Amino acid sequence: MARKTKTSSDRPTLVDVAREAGVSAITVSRTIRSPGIVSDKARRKVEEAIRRLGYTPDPAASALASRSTSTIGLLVPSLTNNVFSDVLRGVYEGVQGTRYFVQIGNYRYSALEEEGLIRNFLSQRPAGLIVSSMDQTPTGRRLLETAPCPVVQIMEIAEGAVDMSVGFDQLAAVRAGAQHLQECGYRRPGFLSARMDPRAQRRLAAFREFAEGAGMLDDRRIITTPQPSSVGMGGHLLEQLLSQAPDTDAVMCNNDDLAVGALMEALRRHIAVPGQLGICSYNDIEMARHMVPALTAVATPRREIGSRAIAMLLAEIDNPGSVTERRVDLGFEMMIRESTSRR
Amino acid sequence: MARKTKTSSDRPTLVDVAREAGVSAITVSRTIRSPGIVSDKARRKVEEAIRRLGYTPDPAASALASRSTSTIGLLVPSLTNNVFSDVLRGVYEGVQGTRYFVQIGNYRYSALEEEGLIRNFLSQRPAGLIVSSMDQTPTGRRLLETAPCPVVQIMEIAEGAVDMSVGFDQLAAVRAGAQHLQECGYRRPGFLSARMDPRAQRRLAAFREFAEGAGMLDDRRIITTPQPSSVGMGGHLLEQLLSQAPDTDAVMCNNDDLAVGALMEALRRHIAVPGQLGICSYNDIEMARHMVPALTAVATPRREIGSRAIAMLLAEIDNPGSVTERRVDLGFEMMIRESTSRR
DNA sequence: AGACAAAATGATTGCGCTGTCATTTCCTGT
DNA sequence: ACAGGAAATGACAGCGCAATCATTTTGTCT
Repeated sequence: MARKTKTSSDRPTLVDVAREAGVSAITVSRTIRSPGIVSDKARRKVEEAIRRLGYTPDPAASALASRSTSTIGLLVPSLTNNVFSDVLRGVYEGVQGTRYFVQIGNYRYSALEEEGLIRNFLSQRPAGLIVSSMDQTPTGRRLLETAPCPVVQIMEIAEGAVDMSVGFDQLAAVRAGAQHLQECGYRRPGFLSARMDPRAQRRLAAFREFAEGAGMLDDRRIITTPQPSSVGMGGHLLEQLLSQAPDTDAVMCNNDDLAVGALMEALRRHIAVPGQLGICSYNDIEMARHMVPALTAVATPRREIGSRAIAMLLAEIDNPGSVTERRVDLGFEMMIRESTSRR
Repeated sequence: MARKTKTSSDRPTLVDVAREAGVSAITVSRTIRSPGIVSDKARRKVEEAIRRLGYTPDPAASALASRSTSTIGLLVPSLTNNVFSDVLRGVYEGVQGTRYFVQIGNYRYSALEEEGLIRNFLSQRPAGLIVSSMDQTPTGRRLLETAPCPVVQIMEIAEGAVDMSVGFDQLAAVRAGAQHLQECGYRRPGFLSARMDPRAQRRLAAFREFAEGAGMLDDRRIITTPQPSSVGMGGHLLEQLLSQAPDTDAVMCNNDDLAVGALMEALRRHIAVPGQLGICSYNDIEMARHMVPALTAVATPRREIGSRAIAMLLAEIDNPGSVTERRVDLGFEMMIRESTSRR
């Protein structure tokens, strides 16, 4: 025996709206989901009834019946990292006004946690998934490959993406920075990096390779730490670099926080930038170009990655197979400023 | 006539697990939700069956049947603002390992958009809601008041919170900063602020009031812009301030981006900080204390606000009415550093 | 050992919506 | 005016789980 009494606190359902409008429930459902296939007359009646009753659809019921939700999962390795807050912004701009909404999962640079989050997201039957790396666990990767929804991998362009991908060549970007230092006449460049996730490792490898090829490699000048990146850490790392290799004449920093920190440390030590020490940053968040001296940086298209990823995802959700360019290279740009111009 | 054939691609359901374990469906449900009330024997059988089948509960079905979800809605006015990324971090730390997950809504400093998001979140039957302001539209406020779930308002301590609140006295914090400038001997302080949302307005009002009381008020020194805050904007605002009132001897900045920008602009113009110009920042994100000179700042407990808010919310969800301290003042702290020490 | 309470388990029903397919209504051209 | 087809609408069942309440099992006390 169930409660028959529909208390007034219960919110109205589709059926209530249907009764009010004098149509069937399914017509109400269609008016909401695909107004195009409902006659103008019926549509007006239904819309009026919805307004009168203050009806809002129940997403849970819809998800259960249709076996899919309006959720788009976004997996990021960090929430504090400025890189991802820019990506996030691009993504949010892209879902504005659509019926989808974004749910963020933070796997804190742990592939295992990422795997758990993938599993968790998939159990919710998401409309699509955006993941921020190519470095899943084997299981995580398999989950993505067999996911019943479109998947976009972002940040990098590399072989073997699961399906769609948007990013740029991170290794070429680092090389461009290093080459710029060389072209500016620096001959003893160092490399500063925190939080050695796989991507940071690869960038370091790219730097070493370039430096080696240019005859500028010196392992004493490669300073890394597993700890998170921060402005303070940039100062520490430069300090360590200069104590190990005082004749270092430039640094390539693995992100802007480190570069700003290094610049401040140089200021503190009265080391002239760019005269005695060149600094090249990576990512180019807004702050970088307002430093004194303004920081030269490899600018990465973070926000564009976010907005492009969501655009591809939405297109593919609406119309599976319609996205022809499934691998998008957004490139990068060298922003040459004062911190490396010593001529 | 419905599909009777259960294709192998269908994921297993509660009933499948029950059959496999030789118990009833509801026992499986209980094993998952409240293992305490199930016998050890049954629990083991069920857990084993779940593992064998690789069962994952369907959140949509659960939400529909139980009329509530595991979603916690978090409304923030901005995603790029460092303030909220710290709050976010606190919140995410707090939900780690619980069965809840956070969904973010960005209302971009628009109370109207906020209202829409409140409505949207509520339609999902969330387990709880965290909102970042006290400045809802009347309708938005009513929605929160009648929400069928706990609500925490964060960032401010003020009369008339809807229910629970966590924050600090933003006005006292600004006054403390202004007073500090006065105590350092500055007599012609200015005020820099971007993105004039209601909270920024109130802080400006608090500054004016204090300055007036101290006989230091000069409206030429109050520089604001409706545009978003950024490091670059800090530079512009200082430029404008100095052209309007060249004898200004200190600035109170409404956040760290502006303060860093102002500092850089001062450097560029060879204005000695703190000698010729004192700078006091607001919020104190990590970068502030690593500037040269290190920035004096009013430190706000952003991350603590996030973790405390989620803790209160979870406690209230588990056990309605159990949170006795429904209004928490986390205070603030003056971080006195080089940018104001001119003695 | 028997009585009783407490703990554990189960059968049934419905949450609110959408997929499927059948039926009705509308429109077009001759 | 009427056939034929397209467009619009509706009836019905079921998505997977949890609330309810009834029933069975277990434990405890005298």
